[in-house]
Amino acid sequence: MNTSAPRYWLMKSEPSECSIDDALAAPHATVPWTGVRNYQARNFMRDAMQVGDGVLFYHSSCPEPGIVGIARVASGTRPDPTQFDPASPYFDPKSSPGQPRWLLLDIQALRKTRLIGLAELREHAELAGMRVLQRGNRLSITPVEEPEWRAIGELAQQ
DNA sequence: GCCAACGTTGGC
DNA sequence: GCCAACGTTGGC
Repeated sequence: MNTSAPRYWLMKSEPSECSIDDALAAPHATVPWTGVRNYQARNFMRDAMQVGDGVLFYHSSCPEPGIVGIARVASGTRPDPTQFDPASPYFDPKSSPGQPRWLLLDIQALRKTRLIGLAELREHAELAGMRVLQRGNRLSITPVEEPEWRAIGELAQQ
């Protein structure tokens, strides 16, 4: 086993699709992380993410983007069924059940935090390397370093 | 393999 | 709604 694999992740969700409240209200507070249509993000799920990894739950494309909760990876990957559904906005005509392109895994919400917005995250030098703070960043799943994870855990309690 | 055109993301 | 940045597509 690769002990240097990332153990922490930041995952973006549009609150109009699945907010932290939606996730907490789901059975077992667990939701299938559907709709990832980016190869790099898919590969993180497939190759690096493991059950139990910590997740920063991030609200994007909304009035107050930022970290809103803590979650954990709750399953390995399986094909994302929405890729096969012509009625889904995530339908991918180039995919097929025999050769699925897109994967999902389950995410279990653990708790809400106070909203830690982008401006606040940028105030902290130890977070300056976070992918979500880089200009032009669009990846919906990004690795988080342990010092970043710890610093955000402390911020969340303030 | 190059690269222009296009579609999407996502903060503001 | 704007628009910069990025990923994907497809002609050549």
